[in-house]
Amino acid sequence: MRIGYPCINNSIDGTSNGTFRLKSYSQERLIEVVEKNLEALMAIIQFNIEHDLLFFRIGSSIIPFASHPVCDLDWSKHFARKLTNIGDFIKKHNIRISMHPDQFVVINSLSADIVQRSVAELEYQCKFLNSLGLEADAKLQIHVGGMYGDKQASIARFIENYKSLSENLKKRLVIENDDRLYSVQDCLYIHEATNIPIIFDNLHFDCLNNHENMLDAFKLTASTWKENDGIPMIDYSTQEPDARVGNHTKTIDEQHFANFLKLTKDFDFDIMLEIKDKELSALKAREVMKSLNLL
DNA sequence: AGTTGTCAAGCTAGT
DNA sequence: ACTAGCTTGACAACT
Repeated sequence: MRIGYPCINNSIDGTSNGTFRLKSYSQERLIEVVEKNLEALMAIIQFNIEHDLLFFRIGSSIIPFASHPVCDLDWSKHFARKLTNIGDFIKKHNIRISMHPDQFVVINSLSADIVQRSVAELEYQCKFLNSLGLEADAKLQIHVGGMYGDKQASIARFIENYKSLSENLKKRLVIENDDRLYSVQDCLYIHEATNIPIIFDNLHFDCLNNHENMLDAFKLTASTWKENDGIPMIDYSTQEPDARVGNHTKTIDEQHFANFLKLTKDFDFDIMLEIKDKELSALKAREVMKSLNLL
């Protein structure tokens, strides 16, 4: 079981999410920003190893504009050595990696254009993980997409469009239950038709479910991960008190986390903490695990 | 140095 | 009709 956090580390200097405005695009600018992003990514991985945080989500803008027509750089070639070095470092320390294409990636969209751009974005992120030399256990997690007033038709469209994706992409793509539209049950239905693994998100489950027991839902999603996929990943968070439903908490609720671990103790999986204070909560989470003798 | 409007991209629900 | 929220700030122009 590995503990991780998404995209941002506030303890190190620099960021791996640097970008710039489309208006100011130039190949030189892109190279300059990617250079810094990769340097920061290496520093984050280093920090994570030192603190035994062995799961990390890389931000979508690690290569800004990579799926935009304006991008005229063969970045995987240009940065080949650096990417290989980072990937080797990741593999050497058995670090799990994921990426989470953002809300603009909708592969069940009614617009063929949006689907096409979504696939281009997925292909870029997939290529990034490939360029690091990571195996199929490094995943790209997305939501099912929009509902457009007809859930059955939208699920059918997801399944259809999924089938036409490259094998390369299918190897990495996983879906996550969301908090308003597509529940674990909906994801399981899609899994039946596609074999796509499901990331369980406990907070989303609390927001949207089919009145099934949480542990049962968790078990069902865990069983969708096959040998090649690695052990299941989950997203873990809790509701921010007194905030709108679905808001992620600012810092980890250690009692809730301890209870969650006790409940799921018979399973091996990697936990992504979707919590606003990032690595700080990840470090607290490790302390909780220690106190439960899980480390 | 600090503040603020804006940034490639979609969709839904709440106001 | 508009906007917050989503995994989440960062850029760039202004004071």
